[in-house]
Amino acid sequence: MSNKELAELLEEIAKRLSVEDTPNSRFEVRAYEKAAATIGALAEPVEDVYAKGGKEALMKLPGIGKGLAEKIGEYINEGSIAKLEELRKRYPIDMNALTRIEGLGPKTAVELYKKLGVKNVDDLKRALEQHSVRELPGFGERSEESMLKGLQVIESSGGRLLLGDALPEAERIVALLIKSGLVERAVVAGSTRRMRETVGDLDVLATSKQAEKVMDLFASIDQVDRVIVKGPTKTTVWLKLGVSCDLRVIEPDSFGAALQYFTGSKAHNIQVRTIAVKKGYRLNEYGLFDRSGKLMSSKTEEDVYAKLGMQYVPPEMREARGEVELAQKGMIPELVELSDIKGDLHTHTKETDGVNTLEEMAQAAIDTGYSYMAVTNHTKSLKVARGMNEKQFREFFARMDDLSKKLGDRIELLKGAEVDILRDGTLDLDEKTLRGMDCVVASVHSALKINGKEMTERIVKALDSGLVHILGHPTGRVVNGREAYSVDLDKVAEAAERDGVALEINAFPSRLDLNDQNIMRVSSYKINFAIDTDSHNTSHMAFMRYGVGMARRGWLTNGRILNTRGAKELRKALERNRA
DNA sequence: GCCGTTTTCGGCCCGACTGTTTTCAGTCG
Repeated sequence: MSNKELAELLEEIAKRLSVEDTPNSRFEVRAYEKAAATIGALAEPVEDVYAKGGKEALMKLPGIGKGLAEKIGEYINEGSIAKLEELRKRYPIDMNALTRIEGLGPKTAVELYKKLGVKNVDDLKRALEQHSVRELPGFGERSEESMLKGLQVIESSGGRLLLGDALPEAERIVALLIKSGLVERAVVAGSTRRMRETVGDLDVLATSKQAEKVMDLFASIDQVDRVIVKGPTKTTVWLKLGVSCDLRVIEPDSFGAALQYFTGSKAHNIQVRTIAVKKGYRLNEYGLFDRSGKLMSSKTEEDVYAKLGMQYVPPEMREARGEVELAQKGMIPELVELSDIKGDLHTHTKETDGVNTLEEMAQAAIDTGYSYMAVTNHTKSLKVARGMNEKQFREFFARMDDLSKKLGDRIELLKGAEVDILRDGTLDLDEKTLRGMDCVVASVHSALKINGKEMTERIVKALDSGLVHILGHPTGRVVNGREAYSVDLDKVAEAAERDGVALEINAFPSRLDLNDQNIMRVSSYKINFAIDTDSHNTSHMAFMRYGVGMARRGWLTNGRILNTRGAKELRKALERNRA
């Protein structure tokens, strides 16, 4: 059982309740939705929370009271929730699958079941093909067409876009809008601005006095596959890239309120707007208004938050994970920034599976403005990457010395390796070779499917060797691909604290490992983090911003990040770790 | 079903767009 599974069940209850027309149901729906969001965003497995503190611990979570704590306990103990089973009996339909179709909500799903006996996506497909949906009262040809398109989308894409694909695409669209001269400002908003690891759709916000012209332009750009909805201030298109993109155009004076609104998250905005309501105000995308409807603030996000008695909340923190309370108390941490990063501690060259030469990588690091770069090629066991043995490392390091002499003080090159943690927890190079290195990243690349206890002991043993500086991609997950290997992160963090090992925040877009949830889970340990790109060619060095985004989503300050330190201080930290 | 510098009862975020309909419910973010 995972938090995600439980969150989906709670969402299903919400959807099924929303069909009921009892006076209280819409608020009950919100309660279940909120609880689902809380569980979905929880860093620690909810089972662990329950095992440690029982229902009382669950009730400390936002939006979870007595009733929901009991239902969560019921699910953990029994594997099912009676209330959900009851609701499922009323309408035996695959609610979550059906409502994944754009434009089809719980009420429509139930209507289709009552009138046509549609229970699942296959039934719906058949009904649409037989044109029986369009005959129903309240439905028509357009509804049929829209559902068919929704079905296609589900079948063709399914997955969410990686941040590393979403952000550049959104930035290209913003650039096109600005180039047109029709807009005054255009910015990326939504989950892309919040730097979520994956993005379900893109959001772009623009200010202009010629909204309709902007909409026409947007609907006609190359990236667009087709237009989904088009109104005077809001247009949604389906991009060839395989996601939808919303463009909202607003008056320049509303920019701050609108940006706050369209950045989200939904849960964060609900909390912020609730604060507004308590003060007798009203907050929407046009501004913050007082009781009499007088505009109080709208031009900048900072001002909107300030008028609500809050500190500015960085976009990456806006996930309703406690940041609203911190902002009210003026305790928002000063998050690490991309400009704080002084170097990269995990890179590869063509000697193993990289593309570029040592010289090219060094030049790219210089061009990025770094003070240092660790070159950390793979080790001999990793045959697919042509991993290097002890002798090959010695020869490579001699070349690094030559290059270092040539480069002088333009950059400091650190000798390193990404050494494999073998199945038994030993490292894939001899101790002498590892001791001779400036920066040892240790990673698991093989036997990923062993059980959690074995994997945890394996990693802990590697850290306890005293030879490791950084644990590379600590959970091994691949975004939209491979699940994390089974490992007890608390035990790993304990070992990292004991051994002075930094945990990596791997910035490679398909890794982002640790991710924000795991960062939050382990950040209470006295450990440092290293934000590394794992670059296999020079263009990968630009991935650093995604790693910084993850760190910011995990609320980290630059003091916790190893590679925000200058070269001298970094070297000291790396040496101390091996003392 | 949750929650409390209005409250242990009575509130609970807000607006755009669509389709099918003559005034709005459903969906979305």
